[in-house]
Amino acid sequence: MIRIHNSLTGEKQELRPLQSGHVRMYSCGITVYDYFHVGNARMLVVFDMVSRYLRYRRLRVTYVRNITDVDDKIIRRAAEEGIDWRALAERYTTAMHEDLALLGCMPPDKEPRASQYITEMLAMIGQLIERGYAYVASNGDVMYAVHKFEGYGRLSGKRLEDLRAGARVEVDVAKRDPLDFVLWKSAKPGEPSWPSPWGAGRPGWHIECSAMSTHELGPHFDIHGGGLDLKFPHHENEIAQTCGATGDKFAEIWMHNGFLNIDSEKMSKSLGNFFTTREVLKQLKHPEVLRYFLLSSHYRGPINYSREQLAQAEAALGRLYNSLRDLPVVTAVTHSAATAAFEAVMDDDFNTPEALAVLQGLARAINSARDAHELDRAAVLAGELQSLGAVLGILTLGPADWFRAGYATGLDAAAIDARIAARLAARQAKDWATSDRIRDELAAQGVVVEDKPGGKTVWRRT
RNA sequence: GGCUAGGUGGCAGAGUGGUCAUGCAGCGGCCUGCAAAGCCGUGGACGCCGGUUCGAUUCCGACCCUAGCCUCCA
Repeated sequence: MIRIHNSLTGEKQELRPLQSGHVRMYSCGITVYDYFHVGNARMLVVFDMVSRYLRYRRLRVTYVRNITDVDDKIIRRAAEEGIDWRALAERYTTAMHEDLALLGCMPPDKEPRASQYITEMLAMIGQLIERGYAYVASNGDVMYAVHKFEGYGRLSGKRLEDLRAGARVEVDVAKRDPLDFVLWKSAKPGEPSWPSPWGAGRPGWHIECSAMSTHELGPHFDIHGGGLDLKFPHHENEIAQTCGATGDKFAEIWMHNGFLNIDSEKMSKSLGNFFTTREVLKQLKHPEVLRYFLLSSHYRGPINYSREQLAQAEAALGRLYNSLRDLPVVTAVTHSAATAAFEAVMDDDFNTPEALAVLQGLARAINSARDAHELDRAAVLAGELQSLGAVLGILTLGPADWFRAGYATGLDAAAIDARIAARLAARQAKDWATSDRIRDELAAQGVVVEDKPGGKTVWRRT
């Protein structure tokens, strides 16, 4: 039984797919106006992990993650660079796919782009007007009349009067209520626009996700996810739109991942305190380090980004890889106590920190077996460790590749092997001074030398 | 101001009404020419004040502090 914390109720509930054995999930993807930052990466990794785990649990999963490619920011950026907005969106979509592949995120089953769903959006807006939820404002924009939707505020736990009291939105005379939001913006000069029954214009942000999710997954599906910052108003608005237009229930379970903070402050583009995933990955031994770091705290809590944390993640991940070294590959799937423990903690709202603890325990069991010269048992456990790691999207490399991956040191493998050979000769002559000097020199260049039993010497990059 | 999360050992981070998280770092031992890696062992924690309880880090209440949302944001 898989239990998931539902933001809608504030409680964990059992996942019962609406269609037997088939989980339909949607997450709000990113707006492609720049390289995505590490906070975005967290959301992408979290929901990739969720879809991977559900599949591992033998559920069929249809995962839809949209791309917002029509948006104020894209239009502004494109204007700044003097290029077409489509070209800008295309550039960062390509970059996003490259970075996602490095992060080990599986492609979603569907990746709809907002610009290709204008027809569906217009249909939905039409339904909303027809049902009395939306109106054409004095400036030609189509607005959603928030007070018409009874459940408005349920997801975010807000009441309309509280929202109005704390409203910081500037007074827009075209709105009948300051909380109303735009479904369709009438065309401005120099901006992209599409024809519509209400005049040329372009969609508001919120309607995009409602139209895409409804079109791809239907008006009632299992899981809707996204970052905590989308809970209000974006997801609240999505509910108002989809439920208002379709009269159906929309998502059963809402999942929100916590923020990635930097110096205990939310990382965001608007605060300017962000690192792009692209630049961070360049500084790491391997992208899996970032993935391990992102999964090392529970998805709902905050996580603080720092170089020290990444270093700890690298050490922890390295420990897992170290346990896998020099063991025969076993492909047979085993079902030990560790697998049961892994499933138990993951079933309970995707407790990845506990799951990683299980993997660490498995690593220790492997090392103990190895010490006891029980290599067959160690190999079986190693196969289990690797297959459980794969569920989380880690341990996908061969251990040798992991240890030879690393920071540029100016030394290639052949050069290192030559130094190792020289050191081995010195060791055989018991010339410890020379041996240690070579070891120190290699260490200074990021290469750690380890002497193994039987006169074997191995190396790894730090 | 309203609403929502959270405050755990040197660092990070789970969890639980009464024996274990886990990783990194530390300490002792084994192994090693010395290391590294590994193994074995080990110290150290639950913001503050009350309450419930045989017993609370875990439940309840007040307080302090932090973050987030209430405006675009994963």
